[in-house]
Amino acid sequence: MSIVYLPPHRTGDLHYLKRLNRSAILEMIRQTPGLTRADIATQAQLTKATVGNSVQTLLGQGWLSEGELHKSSGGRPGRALHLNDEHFALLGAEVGVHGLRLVACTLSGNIIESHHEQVLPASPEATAHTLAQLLKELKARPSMADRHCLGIGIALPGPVDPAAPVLRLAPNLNWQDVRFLDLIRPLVPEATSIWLMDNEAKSAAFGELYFRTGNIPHSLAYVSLGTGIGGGMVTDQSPPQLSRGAQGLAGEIGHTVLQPNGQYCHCGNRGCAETLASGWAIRAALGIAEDINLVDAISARQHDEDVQYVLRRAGETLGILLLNLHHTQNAAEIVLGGSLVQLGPAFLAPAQRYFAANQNRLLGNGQKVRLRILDDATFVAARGAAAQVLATVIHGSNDLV
Amino acid sequence: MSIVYLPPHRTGDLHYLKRLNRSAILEMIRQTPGLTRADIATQAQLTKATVGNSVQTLLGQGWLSEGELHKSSGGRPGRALHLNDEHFALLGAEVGVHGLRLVACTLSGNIIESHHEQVLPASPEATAHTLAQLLKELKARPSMADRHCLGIGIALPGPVDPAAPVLRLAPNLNWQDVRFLDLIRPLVPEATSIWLMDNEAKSAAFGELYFRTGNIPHSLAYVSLGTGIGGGMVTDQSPPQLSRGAQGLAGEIGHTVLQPNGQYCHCGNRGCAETLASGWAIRAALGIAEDINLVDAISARQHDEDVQYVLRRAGETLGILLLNLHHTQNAAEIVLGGSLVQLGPAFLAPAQRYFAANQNRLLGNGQKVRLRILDDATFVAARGAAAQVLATVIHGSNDLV
DNA sequence: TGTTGTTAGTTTAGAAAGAAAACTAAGACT
DNA sequence: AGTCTTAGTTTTCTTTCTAAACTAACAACA
Repeated sequence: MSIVYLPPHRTGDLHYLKRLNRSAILEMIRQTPGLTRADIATQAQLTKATVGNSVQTLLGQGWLSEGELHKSSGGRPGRALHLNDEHFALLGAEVGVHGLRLVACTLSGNIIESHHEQVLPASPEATAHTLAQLLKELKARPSMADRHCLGIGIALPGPVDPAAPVLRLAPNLNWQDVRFLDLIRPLVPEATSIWLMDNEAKSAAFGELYFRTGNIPHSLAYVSLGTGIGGGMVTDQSPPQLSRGAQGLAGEIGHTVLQPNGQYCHCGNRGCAETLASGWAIRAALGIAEDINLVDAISARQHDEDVQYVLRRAGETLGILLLNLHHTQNAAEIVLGGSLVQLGPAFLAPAQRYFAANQNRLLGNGQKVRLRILDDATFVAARGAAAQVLATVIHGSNDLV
Repeated sequence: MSIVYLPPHRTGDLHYLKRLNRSAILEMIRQTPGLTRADIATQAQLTKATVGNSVQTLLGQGWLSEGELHKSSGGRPGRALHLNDEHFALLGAEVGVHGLRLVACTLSGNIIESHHEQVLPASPEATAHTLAQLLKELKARPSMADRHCLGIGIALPGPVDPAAPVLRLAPNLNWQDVRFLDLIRPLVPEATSIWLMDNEAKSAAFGELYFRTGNIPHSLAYVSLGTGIGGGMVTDQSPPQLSRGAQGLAGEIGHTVLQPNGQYCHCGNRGCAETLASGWAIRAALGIAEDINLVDAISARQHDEDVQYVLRRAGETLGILLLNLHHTQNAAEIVLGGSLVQLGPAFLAPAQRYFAANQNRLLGNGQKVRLRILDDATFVAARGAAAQVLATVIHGSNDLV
């Protein structure tokens, strides 16, 4: 892993300061659409002059648009400021075991175009080729014609060192140490300023927090329930930061051990959560072959005793896993996604029950952490990767376009 | 919990910029003693003029001192800059089940004075009274006479909401929702600018990272092995940030569940790590009464089969706990402290073995996370609380001094 | 309908910070 | 001693933000 030591403390010049204030203003409007220049000046402790200046620039660059007038309370009404959802586009993609998912979305995170291509796992090179082709097609759609593409984010199913950047491992694709961006960048000739890749659950976690507006939770953990179990957590910094850990293993909760002398996991250790509560574990327990769609197979046998039992046990284990995550990272909100959410209450209800019953053991009846289950997690990771592109542009060190 | 939503993005004026650069310069010298003005200008991307200006101020304020000349490489030799360890003092205290611990230390973290007072658990008010008295005595020692005291940090044995600030719970002291600073502040009349309190393991974690110089690890987790099991983690931000979570429960790894239908924990749940690997658990397994010192009792019976077995089992569980922490937060270094480190290899070796054997399962033979066991953890938390005071001064929003 | 009060946003003048470049200081090498 | 090189300071200039005056737009009310 490349980042091993603490990054140096930040210094800045006047240009940096201007950049800082400009992104802060943009960020405020992003989080709270409809703010006026005066609101921003008050909240950000900047003068109206400074705010007015920056807003003018941001309007000119296509980041913001002016909206309706606020209601007057006895004075000149302020003009609402919003993100300009017409000018830019963000691209996001997810490489998964079951296919490639692509989205194009606006600054607010609204999906303009999306595509899900079912492909079998292939080599990194072949996958890059296919994805490049699909990206080109997506960019060629009419709705994308007048938009400036800020960059492309790619979510991958395994631990990623985003500094290198390299995908360290993707057991389900049988990939190892893949520099995916190096493979795909040359295949998409039109220059896009930003390319990034990250772990799928981390991208998803980031997007779920970052594209929220209004009262944005302090932190958010995303648990990705698929063939394996991944996790990502966004911490309470501003801008939000993904916790990655020293080797990119933060959030690898599928390999936390819950049964010391349990079954062997593909990682070589025994009793990992993945041997008890993952798609892989459920398949193994019910003897469902790999080439059969798990969700379909289960819904066909859903009233089967065995199926109910296996799902309940897996769900209970998931509950423990969530509680352990709660007592380790204590996110303000936990979001469950991944293909296994389609298994429904037979799997998820036991987890919810266990978590609800035990999450407040220590503090008594305080505020509860919300456990949210996504209805449709299809494009969550791809959209999250797009969110990371936006965050990189807004909070990065380059000027905004 | 008071902080529930994302903090607003930071803006700043010219004064803020100056403050930012000045703390960055101070922080650089703190992390790498002996830097010259020219080194700083190069690394921080500031001009020599700006650096020279700030350094002059910092020298004048007593933060820095000039040291020896560097070796010349064919030009004028630069002058080494160090923290001035004579001018300021930091105070730290820990309220524990077995007594009160106090330290006074320099900006570099060197302990000037310390005191360990064995007292039985008492009410918050009585404890505040005793601690205030001891603090006054510590401040009155001759070595403290010419020092300006920057503030006092207090480490407490339970989850703390540092924003309020309130100690939510300390099961071993039988305290709940205690605003300890409100109790002790009026009893120490001499105005100290900064008062803060935090969880004991978090303070310890912070201090272990913050008072390091040279190659500072990217992140650090501290596991406090005592009557219960606490944890704290410092993340890879600059300045380093403690992860607290939405309710201050981040790091409460003693209540992660490792045995779904295991023994009941004092928290009410079953199979918590604390029921398997804590001082409490070892006592219970060996039938050692609460009023007997655990470490003494064990060392008296250390060749006993039962004792060996219980310690080995507890150690194995600790190993799992550490691995789970590794796969959740992935700190660059894990430090073990607390009174139980004195139990030695009979307890700790199984944990080390399990962790070493399994920590690289996912990534293969990469860089290893270091597992460090403290020889003497007596003043670690108190010193860490002092470190937090320093960090608050350096990185806080007020001007230095 | 005009006058007054209030708040939003802009313009202008001024202060403060860092950058750039010239300058002085101090050592190594010839 | 003279030259080269690097450290650190001083001076001048540019950039950014602030402060305060100004214009704009609306409500309330006579």
